[in-house]
Amino acid sequence: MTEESINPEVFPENNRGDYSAVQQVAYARDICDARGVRLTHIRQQVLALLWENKHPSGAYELIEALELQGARPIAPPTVYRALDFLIEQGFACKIESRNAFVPCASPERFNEHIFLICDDCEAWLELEDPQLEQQLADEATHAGFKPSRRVVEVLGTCAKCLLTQEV
Amino acid sequence: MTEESINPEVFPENNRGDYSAVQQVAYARDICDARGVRLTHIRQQVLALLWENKHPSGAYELIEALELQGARPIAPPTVYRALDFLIEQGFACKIESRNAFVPCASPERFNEHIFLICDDCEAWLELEDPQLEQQLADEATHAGFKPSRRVVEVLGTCAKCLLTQEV
DNA sequence: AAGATTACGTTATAACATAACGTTAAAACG
DNA sequence: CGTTTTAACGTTATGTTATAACGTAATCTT
Repeated sequence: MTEESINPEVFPENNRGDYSAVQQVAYARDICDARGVRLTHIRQQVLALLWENKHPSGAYELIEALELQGARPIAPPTVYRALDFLIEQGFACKIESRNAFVPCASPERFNEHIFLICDDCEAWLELEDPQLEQQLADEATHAGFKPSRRVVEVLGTCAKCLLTQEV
Repeated sequence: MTEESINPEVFPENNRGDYSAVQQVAYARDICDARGVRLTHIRQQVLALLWENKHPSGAYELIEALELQGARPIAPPTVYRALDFLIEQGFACKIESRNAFVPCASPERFNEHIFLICDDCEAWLELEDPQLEQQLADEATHAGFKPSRRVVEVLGTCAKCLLTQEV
């Protein structure tokens, strides 16, 4: 445990977005320790970048940012492998409709996210809705289908941008 | 109206998947006529291919198929433009988690689809669920968000493949 | 310390998508 | 009916996203 460690209990539910990238990485580190998996340097860097960016990050955007930090050329597989790990562990999600990646506020729950993504400012919001989850699961069951992953993305305009563009 | 035209009323609700690609194209032609838009040759070809394929079609897969049909080289923009049209008109949808395209059984309703996609055999199923739609809309409204498009995709294993792989 | 495993570096290339611009074909209009 | 306008398409080039394959280094296991 490090000085920056954060007790998971401390996070108000669904509100981890209020913490800094550094804190988020520390939180992830604790979980990884507990799970016996390795949050290596590059994985930390990528996770921190995801939290720092206020919009979904493209893989090549992450590469550029990493190169600025380290002054060494970073090849795509490096960053895609880090992303794969972060997604497996629930620390990140891919926004399929954007081919971009966001950090994930609830690494305990896999695939139970709804994302609202603003077409205008690229802001995104992560929601959970157990009822909607249940309903999707029911739909699947009814079709004899065994779900492994769900993608639920709502694209549109966020509250802030609606105010601005009101004509 | 052509011989192959199909009266929309004839389709049992949500069951148009039972008709042939040719019939689907004829149906789309009628709708396009009514809407005053043009279902050109290449658009028809692409729509027919989408219906013929039993899995989501990649754009480059469509290109290859078109080249086999016409013996002329087809460049990507040609097929992407046709797909854009079909999507605009509700005759096709993009499966974002696959970067692939499927024909759409209910061109009247935009963005109100749920897709179940089998990881194993690539079969897909298109569903509608007004209640789930409503719930998603409510979530968005609650966040002050104005949705324009929804992506709901459930990945997993279909009933058929579950039987086969049961170990 | 030796062997096994996991992560990473590196090169190359595959797969997906669009910009830009010229040409053809169809629709609209007087 | 021919001219204008617009929509669709052809073509070339290029941009963007993602992965295969293979070697090296670091870490874990015993």
